[in-house]
Amino acid sequence: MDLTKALGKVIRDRRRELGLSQEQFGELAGMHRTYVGMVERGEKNITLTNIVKVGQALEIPASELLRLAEGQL
Amino acid sequence: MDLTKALGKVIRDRRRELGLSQEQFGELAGMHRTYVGMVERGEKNITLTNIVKVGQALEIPASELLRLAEGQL
DNA sequence: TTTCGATGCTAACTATAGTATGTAGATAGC
DNA sequence: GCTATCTACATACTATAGTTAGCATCGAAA
Repeated sequence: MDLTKALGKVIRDRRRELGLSQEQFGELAGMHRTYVGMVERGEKNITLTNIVKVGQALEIPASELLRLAEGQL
Repeated sequence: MDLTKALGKVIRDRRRELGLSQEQFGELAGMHRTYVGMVERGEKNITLTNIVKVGQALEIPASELLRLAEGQL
């Protein structure tokens, strides 16, 4: 599993913990619902600014998101 | 200072610690020297895969790169 | 002061990240 | 059975990340 997929899993798990649909989460983070799905499936090579946006919506710092993702490899 | 610039500073400092020029570092990380300069100056919104590449060349995990960058905000 | 390695910067280009629409399948509740 | 919601997926588009060449500048060493 590469880091992109691992990060997607971290995001999905945390989003579900918060009880949010992809659409609700996308609205919160300022991105389209289909893009959220792609990121969660590890199909997109997300940029730093978007990692930060996702982290803010999930209330997890960007560095911690990556740390959790690295922990799954 | 935004996280993009902060990350650039972290990368530059660490690259100099290793005694590498931008060109040497670019070769090591598999990216062009001008792009390295842009990232170090915070002019580029780097993607996850490139954060990882940079981290590998600097021998610092991606999550730690971000943690160091966040610490400078 | 000349030379040289390193870096900044611009301008173009190519590749791809990110946006958006529509459709289909799955699941849960009525 | 239906109906709602959620999500996967294909597709096309737009924005921008990433590449590259060329030239200017700067500092250090000869």
